[in-house]
Amino acid sequence: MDRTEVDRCDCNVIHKDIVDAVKGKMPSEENLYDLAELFKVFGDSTRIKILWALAESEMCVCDIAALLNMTQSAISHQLRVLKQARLVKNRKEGKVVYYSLDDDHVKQIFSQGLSHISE
Amino acid sequence: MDRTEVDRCDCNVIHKDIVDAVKGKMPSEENLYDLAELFKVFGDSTRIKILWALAESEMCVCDIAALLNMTQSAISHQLRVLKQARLVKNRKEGKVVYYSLDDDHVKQIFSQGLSHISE
DNA sequence: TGAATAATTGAACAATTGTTCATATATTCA
DNA sequence: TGAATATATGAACAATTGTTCAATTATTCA
Repeated sequence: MDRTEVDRCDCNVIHKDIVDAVKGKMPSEENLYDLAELFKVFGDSTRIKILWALAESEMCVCDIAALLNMTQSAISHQLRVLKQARLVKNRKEGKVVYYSLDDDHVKQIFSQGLSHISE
Repeated sequence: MDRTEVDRCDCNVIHKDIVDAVKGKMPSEENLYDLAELFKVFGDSTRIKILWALAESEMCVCDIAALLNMTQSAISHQLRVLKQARLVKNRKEGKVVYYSLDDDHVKQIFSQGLSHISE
């Protein structure tokens, strides 16, 4: 590891080569941060439900609100988060805004997650 | 949708069949909650870094701390979270506790996440 | 135009989270 | 045994988060 950092225990000396090798293989700080930000979006059951619903069918805001038995406002706030993460897209038809999935990976990420849970 | 719930806009009437169909296909409330809890664990860059490091090599607590330039305590707290989520396991060798990945899906979930980010 | 509808937005609030600090536990070895 | 080391833990703190409420915007249609 960098000589600018303090060795905090003997392991750091003994395992120096292993730690150095791992450090060399780690993705960039930025990529790891973005990855965490993405999973943070999946880490809320309201958003998970919205994504799951949209995986079945395009829906408007008030339909999602009715489906999840929550307020339109709460759903709208969460749809904003999902859109910023480029996980959903929308189209406007008169007063009504229809949302749908904007990513092929969502279903696959869900599938891996479910596999882990049901182990 | 349930007649016990209030229709909050005309869409709920117009789209009734679609919403009903989606409702019928949704996984259980419990599964969706567990899925969100799992992704919540992935939704922190410290934990992402730890998982990524362990995907390369088994490591002890103080090595991870040195690698990420964080305190031993902070790492230990996060390893606890990861262990509760059954994402890492550990073995003790004297004073030293070695942690490693405990799940085959981690790398695949990462891979899907990265695909989305680099779109 | 003006009332009604669908959606968005911003502020506020409680609840949750990640780190730090101090302390406790477990193990080695002189 | 007692000092040193590696890890774990609990309390406390600031920071972040999700929902609610009230108000605003955009659109339809009578």
